[in-house]
Amino acid sequence: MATNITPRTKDYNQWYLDVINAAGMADYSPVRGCMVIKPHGYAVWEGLQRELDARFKATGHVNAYFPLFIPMSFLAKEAKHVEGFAMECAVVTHSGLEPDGKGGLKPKGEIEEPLIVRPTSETIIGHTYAQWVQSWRDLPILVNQWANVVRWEMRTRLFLRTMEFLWQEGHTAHETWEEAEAETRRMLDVYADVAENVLAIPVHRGRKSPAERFAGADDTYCIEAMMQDGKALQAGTSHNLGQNFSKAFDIKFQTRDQKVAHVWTTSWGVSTRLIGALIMTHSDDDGLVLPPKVAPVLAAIVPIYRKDDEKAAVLAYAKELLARLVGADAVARAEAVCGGREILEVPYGSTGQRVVLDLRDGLRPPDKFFHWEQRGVPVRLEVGPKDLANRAVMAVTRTPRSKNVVSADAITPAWFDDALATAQKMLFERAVAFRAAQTRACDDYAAFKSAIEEKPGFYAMHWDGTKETEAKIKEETKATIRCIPLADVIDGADGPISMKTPGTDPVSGKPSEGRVLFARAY
RNA sequence: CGGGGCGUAGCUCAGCCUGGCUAGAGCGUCGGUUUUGGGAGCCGAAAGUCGCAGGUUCAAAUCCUGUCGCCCCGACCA
Repeated sequence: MATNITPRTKDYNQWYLDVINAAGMADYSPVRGCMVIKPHGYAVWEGLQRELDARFKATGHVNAYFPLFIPMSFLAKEAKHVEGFAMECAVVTHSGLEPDGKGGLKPKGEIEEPLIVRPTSETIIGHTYAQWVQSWRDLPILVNQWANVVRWEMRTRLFLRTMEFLWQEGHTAHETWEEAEAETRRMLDVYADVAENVLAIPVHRGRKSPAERFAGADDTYCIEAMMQDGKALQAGTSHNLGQNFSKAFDIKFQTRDQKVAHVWTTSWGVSTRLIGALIMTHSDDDGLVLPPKVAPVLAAIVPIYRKDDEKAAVLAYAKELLARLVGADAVARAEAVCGGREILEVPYGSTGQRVVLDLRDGLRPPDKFFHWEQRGVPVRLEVGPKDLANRAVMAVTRTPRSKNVVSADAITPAWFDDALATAQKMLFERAVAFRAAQTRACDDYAAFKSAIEEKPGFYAMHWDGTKETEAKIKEETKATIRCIPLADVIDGADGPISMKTPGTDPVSGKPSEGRVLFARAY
């Protein structure tokens, strides 16, 4: 039906880009690998921020802000960290500009110590925490920051991998390893909660193999999601950094028993990449599909009329329906704010999400239907003369796809909330079922090689725990260990798969403690 | 960073191979008109430094060199 969106089966990558474009989520920028996040895309991010931030606060964290620029020397202090990030750092070497004599400009003064633009903030925060921490009474430190970071990527993709992206990074410091480990796991659970209950994206909680670990971490936990093309996507990570950074930055404290010790730190982050995950999990060939909890526009009311007398009556009726959902006061306030704008936007509840009345004159009803549909609006109310005559309305839901005539009296916040809750639930259940259908146990390496090609998805295989085997599989199949799941059992296409039962690595023939999830990944 | 493809109106593209009138089409936009329950019809109008910079030539969207950006594959990737 949509003429501006390439079907998934024809070209999945193009479909992804088309959906973003049709939904007005983002634009390319003049700078390679960077993007402009448009209002509709940013509103989704704001929804995510709202949900995440509330959970961070509820688990005792506070927000702060650390600098964009980091002295180059800081990065060198933690060996693994510099190894992992050196190649993707943007480096500031000059200050000021001067004419280049050819009508353009060139950098002017070279600065003494080059600055790097943060690719992540462990180092500068480590430096700061060393000053903040004196005694065990100063611990724990539970700080989060909302920020942008820059990583000089070779190949970029809107939302999934851009050179600059928005994220939050939590950085905590603790007295003991146990506390740091508990924090790492607690925030992993927060991420899984938001992914599943807000974004309706089912995720596997697990640990990364040593090869996939964060540069500088003792242990990296992650949530892994499955996209509609069968590729896995790392949706969030939580790291137990041990004492690596506290030793590098000398974050010491006086312990309860009068000794001096290094603190134990953690860090954890999710980024605008989650928006990419959201798009690729739920959207279809008709455009964006958003779970109601983060949909910036929850419902669009589209009036249908021919003549002026009809128009006046239909619009009055449409506003009455709008008021039934959001309240007459809210409509009046919105009209005052919107002024002459053709789309009347009224807040629904306190989340910043909105119900809109599409008053645009230039577009005919079908154009408006497509417009809101492609932007992932969960509910649409079509209101025309027939409905007015019957005191009814055509209620159209994106998930499930349905069109029903509903009486005007039935249009209530309770009805609306129910429709939204149904969509939220269905999206999650559908994604859970899809993921299970893409998940299989495999005990034969030759079979795995062809299966990963023909039926991309998660493959639960035994692994001997060595990096040699992992590297061989990656080399030969492009599949990597996405995670070592925490769960004992996960659902697969052929029923539950026991992950913790010992077995044999199909590649090396060596014994394995349990299964791990392999997949090709974004 | 290596290989391939692309860059011409807001969008999608034709024209380039084989240089030559005033650079075209469809969609969209604007005005008018009839329309309006899943992407309407007719009439008229506006809109492009041909990505950018050099070079060759009497003449460059077209040929050459460089450069920037986008897409795909590879390498790389918390």
